[in-house]
Amino acid sequence: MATVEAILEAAARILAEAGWAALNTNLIAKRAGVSIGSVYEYFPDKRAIVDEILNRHLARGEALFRESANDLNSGPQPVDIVRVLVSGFVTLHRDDPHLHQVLSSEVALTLEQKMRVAALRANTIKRVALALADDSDNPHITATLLVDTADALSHRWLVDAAGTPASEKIMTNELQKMLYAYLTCEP
Amino acid sequence: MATVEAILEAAARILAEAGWAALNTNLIAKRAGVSIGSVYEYFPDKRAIVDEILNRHLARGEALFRESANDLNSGPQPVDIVRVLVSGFVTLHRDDPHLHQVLSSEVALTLEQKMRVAALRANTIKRVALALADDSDNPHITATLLVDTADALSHRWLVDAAGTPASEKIMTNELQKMLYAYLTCEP
DNA sequence: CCGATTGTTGAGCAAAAGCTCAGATAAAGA
DNA sequence: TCTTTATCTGAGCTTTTGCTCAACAATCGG
Repeated sequence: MATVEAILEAAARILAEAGWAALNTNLIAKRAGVSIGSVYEYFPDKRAIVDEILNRHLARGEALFRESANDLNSGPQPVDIVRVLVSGFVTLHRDDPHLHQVLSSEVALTLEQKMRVAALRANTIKRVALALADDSDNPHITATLLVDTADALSHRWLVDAAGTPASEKIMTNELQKMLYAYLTCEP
Repeated sequence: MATVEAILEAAARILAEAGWAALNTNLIAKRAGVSIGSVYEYFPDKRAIVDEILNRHLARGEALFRESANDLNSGPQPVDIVRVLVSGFVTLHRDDPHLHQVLSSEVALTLEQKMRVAALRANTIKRVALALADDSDNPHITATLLVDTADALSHRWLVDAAGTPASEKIMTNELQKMLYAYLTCEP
């Protein structure tokens, strides 16, 4: 339904531009070009609108995970693992960074949403650990470090520090160097 | 003044236990054991209470930076740099993780507060880059990666994933191994 | 003991924001 | 065209909550 999409789009834009504190249902209706009554025709309450935005974000992450998992099928080398991981998280965080920033720093997740994020992280780690089985004597710990680092740093450079786009390429390249060194170098 | 401390403590506990959405001035007054009037005797508005909590957090970070900076004075080896960095961020994130979690994921910072965080990060990177001058051909980029990684990962394991304390030692040790490998290994 | 200053109280005001509902409008079918 | 069903409208109700202020202690110098 076009009305539903307009409402979600308006809410997402308000969040991205002005933050959670500025999000109210009357403003959402005005920006969406519908009346407040229509908003409550399709969403039971204000939180449900934000939940739908969050759910779509999570769904994109889950879809990207499934795609990237295929790239790790045919006995990948460390350099492949690192490349797939970093490019995956970079892709994820490049999509609407302002909205992503507000969602992750101002909006409190429900328990269910937290569990969904945790499950996605656990699956990613498990998949990477499997690919690492031959290269590490403790694949799960190694994979945890790789995944959390790729996630956190791509988040920091693409989402938090949205004002320095010039360094994106340099930093992601350096990130790959670090992860590769961790995987291949013996002390 | 004891009243001010009681108000700040009450507000911090509400934030840590129930989150930003549950924080209202009447509840703060009740938990602090004072009347709502006294709250407004010492703070101009609700936001000022949260600001004071945030300012104290930032001040602790800045103090820790000054202390740790001394440990990097006498021509430190890579292993020392990594140890000082990781233990510093771990110390910072171990202090009241629940409160820290809410502050970083639910409370929107003012522009001034964002700038203060950015300045602290920039100073830390600059200090580490100085210590790295002999070990890297691009100290600033290398330092950025070290600092952001140590910060983000200690945050993730001590603050976000507060439910898995058993792995703290293992993961911080592994983090040090990764940063050390990045600093010392040639591809 | 007295006045003055400082600190405390909590009922209640005012603004903000989530949400409702009776009626208007449009679409579909007979 | 008429009826019915589905959708939309927005004034305003209700609740929440940040905040005020007139009255009330408590402390203290003289």
